[in-house]
Amino acid sequence: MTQENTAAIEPSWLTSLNPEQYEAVKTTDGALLVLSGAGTGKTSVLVARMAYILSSELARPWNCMAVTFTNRAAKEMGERLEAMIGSAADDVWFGTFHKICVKILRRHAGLLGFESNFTIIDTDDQLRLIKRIMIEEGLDAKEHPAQGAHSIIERWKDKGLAPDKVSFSQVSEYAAGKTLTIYKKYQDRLRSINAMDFGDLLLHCLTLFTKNQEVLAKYQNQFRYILVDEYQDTNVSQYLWLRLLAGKHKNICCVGDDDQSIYSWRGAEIENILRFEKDFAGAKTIRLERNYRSTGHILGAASGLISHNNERLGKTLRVASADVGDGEPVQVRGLYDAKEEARTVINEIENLYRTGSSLSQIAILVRAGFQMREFEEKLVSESVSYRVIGGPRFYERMEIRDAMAYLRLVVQSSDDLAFERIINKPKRGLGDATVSKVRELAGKLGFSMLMAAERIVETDELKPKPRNTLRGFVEDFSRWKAYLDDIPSSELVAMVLEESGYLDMWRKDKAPDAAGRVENLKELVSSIEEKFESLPEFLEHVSLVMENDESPDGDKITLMTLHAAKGLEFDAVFLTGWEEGLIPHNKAVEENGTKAIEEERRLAHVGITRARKRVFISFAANRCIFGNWQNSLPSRFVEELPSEHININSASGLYGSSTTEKSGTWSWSGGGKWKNTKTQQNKKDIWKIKTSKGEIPTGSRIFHQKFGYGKVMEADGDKLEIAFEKAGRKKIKASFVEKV
DNA sequence: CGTATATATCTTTTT
DNA sequence: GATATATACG
Repeated sequence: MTQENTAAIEPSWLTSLNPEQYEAVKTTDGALLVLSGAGTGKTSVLVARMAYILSSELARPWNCMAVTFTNRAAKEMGERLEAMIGSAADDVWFGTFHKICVKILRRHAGLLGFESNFTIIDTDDQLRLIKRIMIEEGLDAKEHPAQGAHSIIERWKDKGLAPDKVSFSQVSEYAAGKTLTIYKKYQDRLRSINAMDFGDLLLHCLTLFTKNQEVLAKYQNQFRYILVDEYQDTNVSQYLWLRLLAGKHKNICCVGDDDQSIYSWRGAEIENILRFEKDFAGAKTIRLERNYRSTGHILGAASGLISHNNERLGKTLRVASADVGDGEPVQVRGLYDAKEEARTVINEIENLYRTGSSLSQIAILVRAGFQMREFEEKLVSESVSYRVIGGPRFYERMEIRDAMAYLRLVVQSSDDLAFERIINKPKRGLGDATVSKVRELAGKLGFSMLMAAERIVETDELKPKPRNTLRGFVEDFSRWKAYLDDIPSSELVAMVLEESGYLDMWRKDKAPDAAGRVENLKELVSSIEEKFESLPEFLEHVSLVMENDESPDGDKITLMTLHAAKGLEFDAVFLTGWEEGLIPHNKAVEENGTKAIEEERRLAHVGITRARKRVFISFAANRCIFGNWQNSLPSRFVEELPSEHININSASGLYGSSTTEKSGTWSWSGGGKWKNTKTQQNKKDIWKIKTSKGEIPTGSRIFHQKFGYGKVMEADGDKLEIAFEKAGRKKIKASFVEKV
């Protein structure tokens, strides 16, 4: 077969690739690392590679696996592949690590001592359980917060360490050295309630493979080609899992960028990607460095910054096409405080908008969530429409989690966590005393709490009042269970929420957000109606797909954290709060030293490389954090930007910054310094007066953090009745709203 | 058992 | 400054 022949029949998705991309697609045998810098067409390569493998019949669809970190990425890949090769794409194993593990675990749950309908619990439940165990171990919850033990256990799980694998040297001093005991008990308890946490999904899968050779062999034979996205974000567990699965055919292709590794605090090990060539014998590395996204100045600034890192494989982004040019230098601006930063950024955005930019192509990126408030306030007062990515998520809301607990208990009586969560919601008069007695009996009999409750109501253990209430509670559940296979799940859910009194609890609640919660519960019911056949299927979806895929409706600015921005791109990007202590973040540096600085630098690098045409970097001399004012210096990353790619544009004047090209050091002019405590105090007082003073007469237009704009209809002291434009009429304290 | 006040805590958060 | 928990009281 000659080159000409092949070329002649090659489809456009192959011929449109550049030489490196093409090579990455065609190198199908053995281990391959595709080091793909930001904006170098990584997804196209992944999809083209899969399409190539399938269309040249190297393997059947079910012999291929493509594993990602987000459902969004998996979905995009699947859709693009289907567009290329049609319905054959349906049988490829697409999904997140967790999703694929669940698929495997459900088939073999028995081998691990679980039932195949195990529940997947989230952080909230994990903490409850760990806390409970710590109390049983006689540890004071105040002295040893459950979070501490939780994060140690999580890290063990990330490293692929089951309790019996944790070596003595890894046992920390935390919780009086009892963390390993806690870990063991925690795992036992999870098994007894037939539940797994996120870490377990990988950990148990690993155990399954190592203890059952025939199961491992089955999957090793099945997966002839394995594709991994965002390899720099894998943890040890995931790495071991991949190695096992690729053990037979050894065709594993990992795509990633060491310069975009920003999740070490979640257990990701950048070493995995740095070590790739040693881990997989005969591995090949292909670098994608042609950037199709940004201008020369933006790439120059990003490259210059990231070159300060030592722990990296090294690659240099360059503009893919000569037509792009250098564009505008990166704008750097020092401001007085966060208010002025917000004002300046939004002014700049208004300029862009006037010169024809679309708002949807503009993003404001922050390091930490608290920075968002300032921008939101300003955006609202200027009536610029915006959306926040990564805000509070639908399934994490209290009312949704409560509703889910009801459903979990209907599906699985053994779910004690769900039982404890809703036993007294709404208030039934079943408090700690009753719950303890049920829990005690459950422990004694080895029953679930719901089963123990069924028993205890037949005894005189409880006083008549709680006994009867509990009997009603138990009967409710057996009634709902009986309906499980008979009526559509959305109807059952509606029935449970209604009959349990949970919905009524919120309907009667006078709190301003109660109405919204009722709405959310209704939305929950209708989303089940639309999308899901069975209740268990729905429960699994919720635990695995925590994201809310907001449709990008309307022309809006995007506001989000740097972490949330990874993988996205915009024409113009505003990188805010570039101050020492914020980026690099103090807390990160305290915990992890130099390693953290490098990760923070990568975070900054991710931020810059989101932009196609324009980057604005800003920093403020003064910032109010947790209620007190702090003054700070510009981030070291500002100084690390190569001067030929940036343009320092600080307002010359009282509060601006000045820089000397020669020395390259920054200093604040007099007015920017706030060393004097008296001045700080004054500043605070002024702020207080401003917020408490505002008298709001009826008829005025106001703004509320949660409900948006509204009109004051009636005033009763500090309580206002407000007709919101979107959220309806609500009674709100005057201090919660702002006059506009 | 439920409610009202006090106090600690506050980085990021793909699943 | 705002929020979620822990304690004291009714």
